[in-house]
Amino acid sequence: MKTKAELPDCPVATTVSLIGSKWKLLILRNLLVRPWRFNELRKSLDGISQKVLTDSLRSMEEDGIITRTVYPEVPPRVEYALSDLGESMRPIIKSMETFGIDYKEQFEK
Amino acid sequence: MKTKAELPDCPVATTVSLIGSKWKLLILRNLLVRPWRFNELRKSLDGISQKVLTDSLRSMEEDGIITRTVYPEVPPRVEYALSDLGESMRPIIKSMETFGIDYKEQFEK
DNA sequence: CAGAATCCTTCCGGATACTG
DNA sequence: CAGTATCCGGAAGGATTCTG
Repeated sequence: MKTKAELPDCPVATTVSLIGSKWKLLILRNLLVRPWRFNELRKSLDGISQKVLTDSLRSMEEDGIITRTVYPEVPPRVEYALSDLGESMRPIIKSMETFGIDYKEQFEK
Repeated sequence: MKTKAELPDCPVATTVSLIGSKWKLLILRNLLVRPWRFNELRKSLDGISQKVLTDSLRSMEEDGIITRTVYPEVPPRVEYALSDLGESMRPIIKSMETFGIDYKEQFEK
């Protein structure tokens, strides 16, 4: 869990501390499109375990990047969506996407 | 070590596989300013071990992100610099920097 | 100076079982 | 459906020593 005191001086390091993990970045990539349900995310993230997905979502929620909405239905429905702060991460994912496309073009030919 | 066969379909996932670790992103941040020497990098990256720095630099070199130049002097001098491919990652770090600044503004007040 | 080589520890993430 | 609760192995990373 992040606290103000733990925030590194360098803004790049701060960002890394929030989304410097593989799965968080891929979750973010998904949520930038639309809100997702728990099992929906799990199926789309090939290889992720349920525990890691839960931990990642909780952590991102604590950091104010995503929101978690429980709809009191049976069976329960839980939707994960981006907060305004998470939405402001769009340029990061976009620049990663652009780079990834260029990289594959260069090395797959 | 990355091979073409291991490249994920999603360009974001591809990028994550290259620089999805804390230290690689911070090394990249430094090298975007100018070339750095080994011990210079080590001192600037608070808490990194020599082994992890070596491993990270080797991995980034293999992936074509950075170059390693040995100057045959005594004592030896080794300089790490960005390749063109690494340079093309600048927008990623820039967007992370921008986000980090906004984030700290929001939570430190 | 810029590492290579070891050894050792931590802890992240996977697997499994259970539940409101 | 969307989790919680354990248990566990392996790989990442830290500490130390040695060297061209």
